[in-house]
Amino acid sequence: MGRKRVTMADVALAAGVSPTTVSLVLSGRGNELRISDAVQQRVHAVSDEMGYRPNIVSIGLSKGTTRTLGFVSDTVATSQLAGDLIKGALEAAREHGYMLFIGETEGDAASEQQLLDAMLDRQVDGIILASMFTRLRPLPPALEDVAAVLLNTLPLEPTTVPAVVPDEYAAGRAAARALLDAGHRQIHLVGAGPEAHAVSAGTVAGRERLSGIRDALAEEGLEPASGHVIRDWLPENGRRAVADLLTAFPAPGALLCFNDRLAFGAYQVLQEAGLRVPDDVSIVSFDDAPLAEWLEPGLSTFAIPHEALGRRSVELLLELVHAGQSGGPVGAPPGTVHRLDMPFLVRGSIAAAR
Amino acid sequence: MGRKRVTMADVALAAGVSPTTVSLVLSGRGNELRISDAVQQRVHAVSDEMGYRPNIVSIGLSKGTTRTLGFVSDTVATSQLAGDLIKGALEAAREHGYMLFIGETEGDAASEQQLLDAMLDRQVDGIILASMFTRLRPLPPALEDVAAVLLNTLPLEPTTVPAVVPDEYAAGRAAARALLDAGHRQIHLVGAGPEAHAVSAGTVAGRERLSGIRDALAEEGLEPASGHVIRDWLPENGRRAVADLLTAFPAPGALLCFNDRLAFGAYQVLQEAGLRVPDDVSIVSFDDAPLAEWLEPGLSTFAIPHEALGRRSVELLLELVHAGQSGGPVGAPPGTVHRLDMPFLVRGSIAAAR
DNA sequence: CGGCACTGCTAATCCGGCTTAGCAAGCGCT
DNA sequence: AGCGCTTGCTAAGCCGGATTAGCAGTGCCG
Repeated sequence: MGRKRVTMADVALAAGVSPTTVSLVLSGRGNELRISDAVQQRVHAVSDEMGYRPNIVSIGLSKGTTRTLGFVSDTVATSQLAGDLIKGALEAAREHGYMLFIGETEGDAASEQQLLDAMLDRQVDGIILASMFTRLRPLPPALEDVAAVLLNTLPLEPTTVPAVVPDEYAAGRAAARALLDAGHRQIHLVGAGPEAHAVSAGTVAGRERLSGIRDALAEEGLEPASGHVIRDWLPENGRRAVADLLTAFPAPGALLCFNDRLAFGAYQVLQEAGLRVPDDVSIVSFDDAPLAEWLEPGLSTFAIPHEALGRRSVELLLELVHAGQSGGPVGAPPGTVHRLDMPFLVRGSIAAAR
Repeated sequence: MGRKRVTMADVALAAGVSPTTVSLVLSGRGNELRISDAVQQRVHAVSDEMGYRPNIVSIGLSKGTTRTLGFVSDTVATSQLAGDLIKGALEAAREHGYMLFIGETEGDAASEQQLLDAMLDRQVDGIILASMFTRLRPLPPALEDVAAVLLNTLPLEPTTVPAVVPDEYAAGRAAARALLDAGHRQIHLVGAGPEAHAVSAGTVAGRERLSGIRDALAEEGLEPASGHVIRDWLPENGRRAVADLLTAFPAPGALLCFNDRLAFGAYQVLQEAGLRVPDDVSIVSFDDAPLAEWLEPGLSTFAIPHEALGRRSVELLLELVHAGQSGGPVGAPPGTVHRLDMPFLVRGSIAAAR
């Protein structure tokens, strides 16, 4: 510990040339600036032998770019579902030679400001502002001076900052479609509905899923057979809702649960009531929590494409960064909302209607 | 986007003093270097008004310290359980004014080397090398030149680098103790055992849990009633193991599962077999996955203290960093292994033996 | 045989802050 | 008047690399 790093000056000394020459050779401008092949080879050899690595901090100081991005989320890093969000971002960043600062605000505006400042102080090239669950939020003013992308978040007011979100509406449509295709006509919602906009406040995902579901049903001239607005989508609330449902509809043919934890609660209550999945009750859900795979039978669910979301947000951000540095063009117009497909994982929880 | 940052020179110009003076005043050395109160106040006022923030990159260049740490893991960021590991690290870092680079190696040595280099190139002050599950590993040579801490990982050979791990042995003892105290004498192991060292290779946690369990039983003159070595601790394997168990022991009084996913499999099979938790079968487990809380009845389990592990590793690392910078002393001797308590979360899965 | 272009390399400057040495003005003392 | 001390501030150099202007040496040409 504490052994000194090899600097360009060290290499220059060992190779018997000036630091300028080393810089030119290693940056590939040797031919352009007419450094002889002999010297170029010597510099490369000495540099490799000494294990020279350029100090990115120094480059950051003079060029103003650090090959570093900031990833600020409310609680995304700690969420059960969303580790893959970071994983996708991390991978995409590394593929482009960038590193990621990660920060969590816990939803606190002061923390957020502090975190953004800390990242800006470290000269990050761009910032991803992420949320654990899709939501609307105002854009912090600190983001005006830097390339930025919203992840799993939509801006409260129109802005030039692009956003990346899952396509919840399409998933809602497809979920209803899957049950309709299996011949179900009586579809009960667990978590929201049955009327339009009957969703607990603040959940963009719920609203869009419901909207997609209702539109798909409407195309067949149908309405949801029933629905329950639930504030927190937890197993115990799913249990309660489905228990209630069974008193009114002792044999519901199909359940559309607004997430996997609710579906888990449904499984528990159905099993206790002697109803079998999928023979008696078909179930479709959203999120693809790990749980979904562990249930018996496996739960068919629309996955939030966390890894793809993280990856895409980094790629968009890097596009912005490079465009900003070179003055070049950006692919999509400013403020574009990118909606990513939610893959349908078909497991054993759907059967044909009887 | 692109508005220029305020530099110290800007502040100096606006305040009508030299950059040196601004530096002295803002670093608190104004009195020491005899800057008049009037000038000091003016500098502070102008600096605040202009929203000046020092460029940490620049400081990093001259002082060699960036107030930044690296967090390199195999797959910890994406693991279901271990988001809290990062959360604890993130919080502790922020409390000390440090930021964290996060990187994932996916267990690949080349990726790891690349990631460590990328962090070292960015002049991190220290590095945490973490693992998703407790394991033994050799120390990469790149860590010799920098302050480092192992997290959830033990060095293969003696080293000066400290490590932070959960105290699995103590948890194993306490788990057995909890069942013994409830009067159980026939304790079946799901996931390992019954003999000493009967654990699938490479899992330090399993070995230490088993060791603690066997020691606690031995103190009462007991041995595990049965055991199953299981390679992957997944629900389906838990189901299979407990189904097998029930053919040999139709009424097992107590199950000690080596993690919560195995316990989940046990719940499923027991319920199908008409056995009730905890009235017919008591269950204790390890990990405190979110699942444990959602089961009916709730699963009593020993939590991996992820947040505390992350937090402690950062605190240890900062101790090393500061000791290295000031030449000062470190709390614990080099190479100390810090074992953190695994809290016992008592839910509804234990009843008195009949 | 002087002027010019070309070759091959280096000195100097900058990025933004920290650090150390040192300068000018004012004052008291002998 | 001359010396030294204190007060209040600044110039200059450094960290490690990128960039640009420019400097010797050589060969060619008129």
